[in-house]
Amino acid sequence: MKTRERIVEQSLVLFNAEGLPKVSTNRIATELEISPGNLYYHFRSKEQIVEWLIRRFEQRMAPLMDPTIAVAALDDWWLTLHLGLEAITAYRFLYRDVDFLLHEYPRCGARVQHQAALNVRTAIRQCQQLLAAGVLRASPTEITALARQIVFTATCWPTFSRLMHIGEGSAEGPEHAAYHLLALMSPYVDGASRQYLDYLRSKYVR
Amino acid sequence: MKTRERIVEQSLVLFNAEGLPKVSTNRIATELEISPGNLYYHFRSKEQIVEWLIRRFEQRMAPLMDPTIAVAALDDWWLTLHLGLEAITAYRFLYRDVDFLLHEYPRCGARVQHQAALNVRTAIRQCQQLLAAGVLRASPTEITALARQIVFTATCWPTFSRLMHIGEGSAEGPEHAAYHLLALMSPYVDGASRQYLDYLRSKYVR
DNA sequence: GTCTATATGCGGATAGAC
DNA sequence: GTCTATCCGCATATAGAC
Repeated sequence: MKTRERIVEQSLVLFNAEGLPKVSTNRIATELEISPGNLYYHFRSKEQIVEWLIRRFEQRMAPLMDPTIAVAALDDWWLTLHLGLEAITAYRFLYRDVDFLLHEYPRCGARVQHQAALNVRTAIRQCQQLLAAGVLRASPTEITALARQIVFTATCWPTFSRLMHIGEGSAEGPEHAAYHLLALMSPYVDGASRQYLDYLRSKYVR
Repeated sequence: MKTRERIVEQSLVLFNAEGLPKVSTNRIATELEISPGNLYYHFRSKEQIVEWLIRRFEQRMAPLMDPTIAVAALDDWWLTLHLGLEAITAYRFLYRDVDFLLHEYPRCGARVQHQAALNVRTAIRQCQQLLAAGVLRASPTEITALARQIVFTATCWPTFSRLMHIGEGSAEGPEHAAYHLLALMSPYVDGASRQYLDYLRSKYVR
């Protein structure tokens, strides 16, 4: 593997594990057993590493945002949502120190903001499709609020999870967020779909 | 006003406005037109300022956590919740950079964690009381999930709000969180109580 | 491409005069 | 109580040899 790729990969691991502000460029270099100067040969700045990671994140999210993909049943909805949740988990450092990212790396911050906006729009569209399919029962305002809450939970739950429990590992996986995402959706669904939702939820019980 | 008090007050303003990590002790001193040395005469460390602020926050939250206070109607519930929301807003810097607080000032982090745990327990108890009063219709698991989501929203929504919209002012007030808190509760309430909830919610429409 | 050495700046914190 | 001056350490980033 090329040094450049190794830097990106190792940065992602460290950023996710300890947070973007806590991981210095020196630290990344040391961990890879290369010199700081070498790292700066491949990347002009720390921000550039982050930009590269954001690019990869965007590429992973893009197919999930595709408006031509139809969501006709809870199954489709959950699959897409779960893939999104996994992507967010894989790049969770982006949502871990939102303020830092927004103020320290404005370019990166703007792109993450843009991605979040896309997520909300996608969530709204999917809910509307589920409404049209008769799976969901909700008013337009309820749908908007629900979609926002879904994205809110998908992106910010790990932070809350860290606040609730000291155990570091608890906030790593997408399971907690998944559970509460299903809980959010649950009241607006009934009949057979509701049973399917409850079944899904039972798989995430702690 | 004594210098010590001025330091605490100014720190709160700056922390809320720009975030705990971004505001240096030198900055606080400059803003107050005192010397850094003077600041360190009154507080041994930056952490001690934060600890003092947390103490004030805890004192403000304590009466709302009192288990002897009965919540018999949505009115009571909303009043308590709204007071809590205002307290959290007044000390929002505590939840703005959770990771930083947790890792940089472990003592402070532990106290905020403890407060969050209290909040959840209180939320659960209140929901159970509303259930007993016939205002709420929900299963035990739903109540636990709902209570968690309430605290999650009350504490983390401002972060998400900042992520969604560049306009700085949008995340300052408790209105957005209030709106979504009511939206969370809404599906589990019906009849006259539901109408009251919708009425409350209409007051927070953007 | 990779290294060593270093510039530069900032933040937290202390010493000692007044 | 308040000031000036300063120490220390760390983080980003660069210069120039190999």
